[in-house]
Amino acid sequence: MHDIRSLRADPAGFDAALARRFMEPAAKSILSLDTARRAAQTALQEKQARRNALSRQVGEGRRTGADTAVMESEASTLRADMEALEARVAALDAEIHAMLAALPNVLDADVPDGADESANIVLKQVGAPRDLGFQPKQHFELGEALGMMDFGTAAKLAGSRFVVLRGGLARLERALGQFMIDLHTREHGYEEVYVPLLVNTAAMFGTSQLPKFAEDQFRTTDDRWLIPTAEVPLTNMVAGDIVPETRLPIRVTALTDCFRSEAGAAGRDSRGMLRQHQFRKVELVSIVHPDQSVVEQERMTGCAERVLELLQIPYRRVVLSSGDTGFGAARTFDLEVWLPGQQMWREISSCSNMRDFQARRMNARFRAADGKTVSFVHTLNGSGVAVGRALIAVMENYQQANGAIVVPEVLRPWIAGLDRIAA
RNA sequence: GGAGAGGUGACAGAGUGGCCGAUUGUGACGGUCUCGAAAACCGUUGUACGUGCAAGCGUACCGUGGGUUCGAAUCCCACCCUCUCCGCCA
Repeated sequence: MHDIRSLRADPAGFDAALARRFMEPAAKSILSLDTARRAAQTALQEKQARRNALSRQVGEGRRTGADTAVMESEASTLRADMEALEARVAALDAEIHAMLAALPNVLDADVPDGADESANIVLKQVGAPRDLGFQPKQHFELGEALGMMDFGTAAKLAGSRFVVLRGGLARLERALGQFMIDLHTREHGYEEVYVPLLVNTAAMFGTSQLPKFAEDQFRTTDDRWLIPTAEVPLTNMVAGDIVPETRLPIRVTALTDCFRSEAGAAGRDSRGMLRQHQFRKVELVSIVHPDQSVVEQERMTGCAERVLELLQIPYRRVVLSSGDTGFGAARTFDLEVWLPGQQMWREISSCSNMRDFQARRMNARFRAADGKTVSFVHTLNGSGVAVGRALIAVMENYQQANGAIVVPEVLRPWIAGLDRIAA
C-alpha cells in the first residue's frame, strides 16, 4: 500500500518506481482522483460544520423556547447535500484505495533491474555440487522406489499435486520441520507460535495476497482462506496495533502447512513434490523499527542459510531482479539448493523486506520511545525453510547408489538416531 | 447450536438524545517540594483526514456497517467478537 502523500510530493518518482517493474505510469490518474476527493471532502466538512452549528442553536432555542423552525429546515436541506457529498467522497476513496492497493511495492535502490529471473544475481555460493560417483536419481524416483512416496494414492484421495509419504520419508519430513523450528527458537531468538491456518479476508489483504492474487488461494465456503504461508497469520498478529518501540523487534516463527492453488502453474514442475497444493514450511517473521529492516533482512536470511549449512547441502543466495521480485517486497533474497537428480539449483527459501508496505495495509504501527511519534513498522518474512523442498534436497543430495537415503548427522536427534532410510 | 449478559481512551470504569472526543480513578510523562527518594500538590497524557506559510481552525472516530433525528457513545436494525449457563465434541 502506498502513501498518497508521497505520491503527491513526487509523482515522477512514483511512476519511475513503477517503471522498474515494467508497469504503466499511474500517478496522474490517481492524483486527479485525489484532487477531486479532497475538494469533495472539504465541501462536505464545511456543510458538516454548518450543520453542527445549527444543531447547537436548535438545542439552545429549545431550551429558551425560541422558534427553531427556520434553522431546522436549513439543516434538513443540508442533509441532502451532505449525503451526496458523502457518497462522492466514499466512491472516490474506494477508487483511490483500490488503485493504490493494486500497485506493487517500491523496490530498494540496489535491486538489479531486469525483466525476469534471468536477471537475478548470485551473491554467494556455499558448498559445491559434488560427484556422487553414480548417476543420481530425482527425488520421486527415489521415493517411489522406496515405496514411501505415493502420488497415485494421493491423487485418489485429493487429486494431482498432492503426495502421500509413508514410513521413513514421512518421519524424515517431520524431523526436518522439528529440527528447523527448534533451531530458530533455540538459537536465533524467534518465538514459536501456533496460528490459525484459516484466516479472514482482512488478514489476506494485510499481507497483500488480496485482492490481486485471489486465484492463487483456496477459499472456504464461509468466506475464509487457507493460508498460502504462515507469513499471513504471523505478520497480521500486529494488525491495527500501536506497539511500544521497546517491544521491537518482534521475531516469531511457525511450522505450518501451506495451501496454494498453483492456478498459474499448469504443467510446471508437475512431477514429484516440488510444487504441491499442500506443503509444510517453517516461516520466519520479523516486525522491526524502520531503521532496522535492512539489517534484519540480512540477519533473517542468515538464519535460513544456517539450516542449509547444518544440513550440508550446497546452496547459493540470489537477489531477485526488479521484474522477478514479488508484489509486496522491496527486496528479496532467494536461497537455492543444488538438486543432483535434477542437475539444477532450485528455490528453497525466500527472504523479503516488505518495509512499510504491509504495515500500511494492516495499519501496524509503533510508538516511538519519546512517547509522541507514531509510525508504521517494517515487516519481513522468510522461509526458514520450505520443509517439502528440504526433504527433496536431502533425498537427492544424500542418496546412495542402492537407492537408500543417508540421514544427515544433524537430523538424527529428531529421528531417534536413525542413520539411513532404506526399503 | 440454544438462552442470557456485554463490547467506551494504555488499563479500570462513568455516561441512555444537545453543555460528550467523552466525568473519575490507575498508570505514564513534566513540574513544585526534598540532600535524594516516597508522599502530597499542580499540569500534560488518543488516532486519522481536510485546510492553512504558521499559530491554528474544521471534520470524523465510543466493536463493525446501516437507519431514525435539526442533533446519536446514548434510540432502531443487521453483523462480528467476548463472557455465563445448556447442548455437542477432538
